[in-house]
Amino acid sequence: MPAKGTIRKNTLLPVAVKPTGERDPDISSLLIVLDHFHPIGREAIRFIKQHIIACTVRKKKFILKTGTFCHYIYFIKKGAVRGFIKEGNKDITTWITVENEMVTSISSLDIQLPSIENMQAIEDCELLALSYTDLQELYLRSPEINIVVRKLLQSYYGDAEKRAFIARLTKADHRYQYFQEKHAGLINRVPLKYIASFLGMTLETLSRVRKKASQH
Amino acid sequence: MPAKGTIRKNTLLPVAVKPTGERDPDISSLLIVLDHFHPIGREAIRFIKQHIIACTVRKKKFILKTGTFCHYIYFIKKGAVRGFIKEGNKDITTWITVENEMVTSISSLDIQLPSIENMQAIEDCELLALSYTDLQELYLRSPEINIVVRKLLQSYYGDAEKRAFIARLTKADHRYQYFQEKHAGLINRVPLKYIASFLGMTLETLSRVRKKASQH
DNA sequence: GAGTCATGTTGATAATTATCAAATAATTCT
DNA sequence: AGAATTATTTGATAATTATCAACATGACTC
Repeated sequence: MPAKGTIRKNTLLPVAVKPTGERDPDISSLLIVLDHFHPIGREAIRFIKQHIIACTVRKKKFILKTGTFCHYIYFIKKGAVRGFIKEGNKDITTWITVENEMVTSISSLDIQLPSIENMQAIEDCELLALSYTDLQELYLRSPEINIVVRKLLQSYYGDAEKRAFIARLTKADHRYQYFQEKHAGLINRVPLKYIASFLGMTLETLSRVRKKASQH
Repeated sequence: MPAKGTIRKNTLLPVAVKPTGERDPDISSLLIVLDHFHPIGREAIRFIKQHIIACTVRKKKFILKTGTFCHYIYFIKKGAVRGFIKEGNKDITTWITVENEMVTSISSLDIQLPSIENMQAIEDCELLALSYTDLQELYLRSPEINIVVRKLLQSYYGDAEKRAFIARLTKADHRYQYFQEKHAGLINRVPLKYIASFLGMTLETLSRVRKKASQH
């Protein structure tokens, strides 16, 4: 147990996000994804390798809570994460993200604002975390990272638009049908309660919609 | 009338988007907005002045249609624009944007993909259009533009997230209340049918929700 | 391996919202 | 100004979905 006054490393990581302590974590999947958006230089790769922190989070644990600050951008190496906001006594799941994608609180990226949303692991996860401080440094050292992130944001903006669209479909069965088409991989993986919440309907309604869809 | 074979300038602009022909349009409002995200160099400003096209669009005319390609990024100097997708015989309005903001089809920005959404003027508008070709050139000449656009996208991504959230509120009156808080300026400006569509409810439901809200 | 907890299904009923129809009000056009 | 659109409101009814309750199922714990 650390003595009083001991400084914990990576102190800005939420308690549920546990650094593995690996010195040289495997970041190949991250590099493949980034490179797909825009080529990255050796210098940037070296910097990322040096500063990225491999972590694990257990299922159901929080990666970010409403009202707190997000200090990291995370790459999901393995597992699944959801974002949600509390509305009264129920959750509104705004996104569900799986391996090989990035998650963070956009509102925290440049100007540090407290997050309005929660981020929760919905499976045991392996994450790679890069602090915003290191990211800012990286922008300065390797300006091509601005291009990478610009393209990444373009892509994520498109995803957010799709989420905004699907939620505006007025009928529950249309929303589920659209979800089936666009997120086939999630259907037999993510608990239905999260999918129901993502689709703006109750678990019961989703259950009935699914039954009807399977019968026909 | 142009003779057969005459080449129309700015030929990629949709027909409803009419260049004014101004040689030196006032782009001060655009520069203020860009600068608010990140300082821009003199060279970039000169380039923008030289290549930007001042245009007008009449109310109800289309700036982009589903399935076509978007070749420009537009800054709204004056007026209001909405984005919407056809779903069966009804529109789903996914965003409403007014002066001093940018609009484009994000999916077209780098890789040219046909747009899934329509963009329509909901008031007579004055626009400033920069072609993607010129924007690509600008990225190369003035790399700080990558930073500007990155920050701009961060901000717009945050907006898209909010739109995805509001649409998931299960009750119509909650959605309207939230809209009132966040988009007060639009309520006495934009026709209710677009607001209803944006809020994922019928015009009649919105009318009743408004009545109830005003009574209490 | 029994018990507990989380997940998912089904049914009955109530609340919400969409649809259809008609009437007003406001705006645009000529 | 008057006609023609367009926008908004209101009412009656039908369709959809939420809520509450009970039950089934599977996973995880001790």
